[in-house]
Amino acid sequence: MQIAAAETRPYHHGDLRRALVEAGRHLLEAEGNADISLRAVAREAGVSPAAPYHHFRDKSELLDALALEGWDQLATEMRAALDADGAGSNRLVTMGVAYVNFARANPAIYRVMFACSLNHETMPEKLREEGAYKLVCETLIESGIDPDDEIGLELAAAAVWCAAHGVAEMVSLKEFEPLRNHLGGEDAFLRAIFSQLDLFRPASGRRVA
Amino acid sequence: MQIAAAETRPYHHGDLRRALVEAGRHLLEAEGNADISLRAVAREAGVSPAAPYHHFRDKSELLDALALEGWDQLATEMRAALDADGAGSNRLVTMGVAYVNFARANPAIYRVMFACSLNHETMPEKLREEGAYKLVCETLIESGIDPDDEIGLELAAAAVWCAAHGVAEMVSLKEFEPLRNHLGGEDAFLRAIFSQLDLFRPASGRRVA
DNA sequence: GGTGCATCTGATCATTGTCAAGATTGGCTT
DNA sequence: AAGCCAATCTTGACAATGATCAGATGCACC
Repeated sequence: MQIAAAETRPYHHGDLRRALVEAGRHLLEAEGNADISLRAVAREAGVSPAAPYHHFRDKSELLDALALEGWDQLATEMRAALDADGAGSNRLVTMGVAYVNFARANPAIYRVMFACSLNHETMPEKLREEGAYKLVCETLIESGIDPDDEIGLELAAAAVWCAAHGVAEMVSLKEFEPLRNHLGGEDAFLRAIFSQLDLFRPASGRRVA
Repeated sequence: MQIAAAETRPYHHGDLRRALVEAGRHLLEAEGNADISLRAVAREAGVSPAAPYHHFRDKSELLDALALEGWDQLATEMRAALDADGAGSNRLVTMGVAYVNFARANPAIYRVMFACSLNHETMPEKLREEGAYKLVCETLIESGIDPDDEIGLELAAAAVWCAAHGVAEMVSLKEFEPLRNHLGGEDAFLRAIFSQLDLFRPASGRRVA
């Protein structure tokens, strides 16, 4: 299974850090489990169990790197969904569905993303500058939220993100089979759920409290 | 630190199963960490590391027991919040705030509750019969959802639960300090978030899709 | 060509989940 | 009341893991 068991395997791996991150993502995707073992990652990369410690202080630092890639990919997929979106549909819902679909497609990575942000307050801050959070704000403004009301925007973004995260986790934990079947497929089910939430509906006068 | 280091400690502990569960809850509450070690639980209960295996097949089965107690406590607190609720306020919001407050007050237990339900589909089923889910449905009906529309009710309950769970996790992971300060405290912040979601508002004609 | 230093290995330690054997004892049979 | 059975608990062990440390190795720079 060693993905990087290169031909002659020189003593100094070219870019072990990168190789470790890719091996980690490989393992996360292969077995849906988020409980990656550092030694397993090293094994997959074809190095000794102690090698990673020259590139990451901790196991959690490796997970952080994996999480960052996940956040990037999530933002990319959300943007793609918005770009491919027809003009008629509710863009907030489209974005929410893309968010949840990412979590469903990459459950282990999604879990790592949140398990890591738990320890590091800095990473969500970076998210705020560029990436998914920015996308959420833009789409909120575009759908009628007053861009000058900073508090209102922040509150709305928080609510939207909370809802999306909740749906993502619940949907990957519970079955919801009756609903899914009755509504005809995954996307319809997700759209229905999101449509229950006011922020995902066409704008109408909103209040902060 | 041994809580159950009783006086003479007879060879046969009276009810070790119960003692283990309480030791586990003790540990979960003490250190906010959900990564409880089975051996630590045994240590806290004053027995050998292998003793728990006569009462639980697995470590995960011990966690399941802890999770079940958590679900019970959650339902109790939600019910208490509803009972103590003034007539004027939005009862759905009150319930949601109680839900999130439980998660904030017992982060480790809350995490165990969801980590376990991941492996055992049976537990959520029991939840559906009695407990928090039932409470949600009742409050939804009482707040205007058509009780005869089974699908609509189920969908609404799913949406409410997803939102509450999302808020609970996000709020215990991120800071939200500006919002919290600006809105004046934790409860006001939570009520504001929930008020952004349509289902937590006074009923008006709702649609399923 | 030689040397410094980042990189990698091997060995090692503490901890963990889990299991197989034995010790202990409460309770049922007669 | 004597004795045995089975449930309970302990001891000891094994493999795997996260982490550290002393050396081996070899790239880059002088």
